[in-house]
Amino acid sequence: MLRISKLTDYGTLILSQLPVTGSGLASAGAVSASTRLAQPTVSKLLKAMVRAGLVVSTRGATGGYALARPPADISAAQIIDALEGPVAITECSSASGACSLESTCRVGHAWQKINIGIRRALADVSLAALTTDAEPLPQVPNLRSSVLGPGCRVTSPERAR
Amino acid sequence: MLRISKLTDYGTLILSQLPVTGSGLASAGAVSASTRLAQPTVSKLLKAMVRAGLVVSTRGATGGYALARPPADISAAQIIDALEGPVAITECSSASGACSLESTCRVGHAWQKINIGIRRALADVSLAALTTDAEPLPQVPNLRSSVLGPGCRVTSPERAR
DNA sequence: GGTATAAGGGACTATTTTAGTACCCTTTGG
DNA sequence: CCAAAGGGTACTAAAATAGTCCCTTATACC
Repeated sequence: MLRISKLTDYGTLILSQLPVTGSGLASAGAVSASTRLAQPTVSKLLKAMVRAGLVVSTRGATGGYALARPPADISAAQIIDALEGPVAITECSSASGACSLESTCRVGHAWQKINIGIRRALADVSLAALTTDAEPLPQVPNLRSSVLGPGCRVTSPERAR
Repeated sequence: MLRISKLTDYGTLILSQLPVTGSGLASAGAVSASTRLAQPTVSKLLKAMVRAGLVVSTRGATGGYALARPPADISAAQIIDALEGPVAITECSSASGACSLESTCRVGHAWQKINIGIRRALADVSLAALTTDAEPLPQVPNLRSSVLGPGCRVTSPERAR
């Protein structure tokens, strides 16, 4: 229903737990602990975000991950691009010319306008804005599904290893 | 990758083929023929859009479908709502209070801002805008996949029955 | 140097969602 | 009363997502 995948949601959560370059490193295991996501999943996502340039990594015994730049300089669009590939609201909207011959494509064509609008909206929201809640919620960590209301499926379930 | 489903794309195509109320009816079979979508699929989508109030139907031997109102008064958001349920960019963004207790939800919360922006963008685009191409493409119907370039998967394939 | 720890990369499996089909019922014009 | 058309539901198949595992490479510390 026009939603981002769970992995992208997890990715944002992970990013929110990372230090910025220079101020230390967090290992995949540490991130896994603080997010309560399974470590293989955390590793997978961190790898992808390193490849996309959002995160920097250091290998070896005391290695780990850090944000490549401050949260204000990372946009929602970049996160989605890193984890889901480029936004394209219809299958055709990433391609260009060849479809002009296909009559039914006249419709798909128009979705591109919407696509551009959505991309702009996503580019305007930074990681900092995503993680800083206007209304700071009462912090009651370590409660789980028992307290979640119906219709509110947990955004980061999967089992805490 | 943050895209609408194929069915929604088909739905838009189908809507573009329907007469407005008062100016006649089109049967599911006729729409199937003009869109080259399989009839069961067309029927399924039309039923859903009737339920959502976008389309009106007449039963019986000479029955059929028509748009409930002019294309300018049908928005992209309404089409998506009818065929995919309400837009909710994360699983939690359709729920409200209960998640406040879940610490990890702090992030998901923020996607709602994006969600609102996207919804607004979708509400601002009408079916008329979606189907009227600014640059009228050379109309060469009945050509199929042979002429489509790579990377441009047809938006309404499925077989012509 | 050897070993423990941590990231890198790829392949594989399972699950969930989406797409497509089929069946049977109700309505209605000729 | 029968043929054509919509209404509803349930089922099947295919594809995309999510999650796991295994092995390789790099680095710190003993």
